[in-house]
Amino acid sequence: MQVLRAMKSTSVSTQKDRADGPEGNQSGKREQTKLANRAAILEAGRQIFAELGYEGTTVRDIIRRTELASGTFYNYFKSKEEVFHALHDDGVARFKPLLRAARQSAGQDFQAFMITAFEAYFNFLLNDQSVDREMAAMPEWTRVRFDTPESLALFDELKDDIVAFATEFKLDHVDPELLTASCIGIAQEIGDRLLRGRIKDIHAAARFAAYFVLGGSQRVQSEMQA
Amino acid sequence: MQVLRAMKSTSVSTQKDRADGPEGNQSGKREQTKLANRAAILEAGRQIFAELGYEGTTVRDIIRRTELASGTFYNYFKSKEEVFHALHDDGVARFKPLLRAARQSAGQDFQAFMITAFEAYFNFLLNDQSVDREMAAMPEWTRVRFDTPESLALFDELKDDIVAFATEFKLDHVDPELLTASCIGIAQEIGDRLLRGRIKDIHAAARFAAYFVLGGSQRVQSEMQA
DNA sequence: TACGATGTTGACGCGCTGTCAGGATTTCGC
DNA sequence: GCGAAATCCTGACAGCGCGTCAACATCGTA
Repeated sequence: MQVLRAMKSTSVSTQKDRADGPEGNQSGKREQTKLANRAAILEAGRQIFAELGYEGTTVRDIIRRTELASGTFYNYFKSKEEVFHALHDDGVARFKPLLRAARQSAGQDFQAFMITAFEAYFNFLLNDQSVDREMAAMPEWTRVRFDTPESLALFDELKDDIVAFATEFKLDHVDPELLTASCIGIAQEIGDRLLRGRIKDIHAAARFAAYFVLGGSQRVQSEMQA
Repeated sequence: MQVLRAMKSTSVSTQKDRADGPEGNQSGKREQTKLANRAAILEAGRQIFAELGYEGTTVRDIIRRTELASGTFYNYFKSKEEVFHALHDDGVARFKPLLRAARQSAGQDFQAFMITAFEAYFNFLLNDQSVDREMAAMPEWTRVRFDTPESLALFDELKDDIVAFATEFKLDHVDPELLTASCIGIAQEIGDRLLRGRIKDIHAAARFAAYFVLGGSQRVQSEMQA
């Protein structure tokens, strides 16, 4: 049985990027069920991953929360990993505009940009219905991390910002690769602690991270050119 | 068939902490095979994890590289996860003295301590025959991260150092939790890039990280008290 | 030597995986 | 409309990993 009834669920991407001609043809019944099936699998996956964790869930668990037959799963995804990646990328796609907004609103004020960007990230982590969120909150020893092409693209975008910052402030002795890595590391580690409740105040955390990066870079610059 | 021939392999911990009476009795043949079996499983695990990745390996893969029967595995470990954790903790145990040595040699010079500590960590990552090393090098999208009690204990130890530093430098407006998180995040993220060859110069990376943390902390202090 | 304790073995039932032949549904040409 | 072709769904199936357990082997001990 195919799934066609409207998904009331959260806004997981339902439109797989297709090279539709102009006027994206979404009309055919075939197309509609395909979209609905994909969406159903993704939504089921999101739920199950949150309940059982990444390791704990099986393809069968996902498909069982669906009205589809087990074989149908493989028409849409190769494995649970691919489902997770799709969900993850979806989160990245939702975050990207937030980062752009931060960049927009800050203009040339890098300190403002940093604070806003960190805060946007932390808020996103805590509030967005992302797979990563629920799973990081699970009290496991073993955790999973994902570096999809989408994530990496986001990191590259961030790196551009950081390079611009380094140029503006004449930080010519500061390795951009190291600086970017540090920013990401800080964001991830603080974000993780926010998710686990070890840190509470988002705004304070964002300010901390921003000042830390700014001060750190400048110190590196002065030490390295000595 | 039990395994008793000497393990030529790397020094994976063979002694499981037992509450032996004084003069740890290691004599009985029974004890010896138990130790040897455990060691064999761990060594096999180390190899297989490096070859197949964490997700890719099964308990059967591990036990098959051994002369033991499948059921025997479960006399020693509950799952592949437990094997991995044992290997991981083993790495942590090998690293701990390096950190202590750094602390020792630096005396009250926190900058020296930071540089040495970061460098020790990076060197450890690149040179120690740890499970984590090989696996991080694998070009996967999906990766695994471990927070065993051992790791967390190490982090706590580090946090003490960091708090001492913060006290010494009168950084009373710098949240130790945030500061520790930042240090760990930086170390992990830079370490990751070192393992993947995106960053080459260990010493430069260590100096970068150290100056970054020092400068970052001081900047946070001055901004936060304003 | 004999007996209990302890550890090992490998077959077993269960569940998951990915596939595929058969069937159902939709699209398209007329 | 109608039939054929294309498309997709279905669920059973073979293969394999999982964790268990009764039978067996080995060791410690008196």
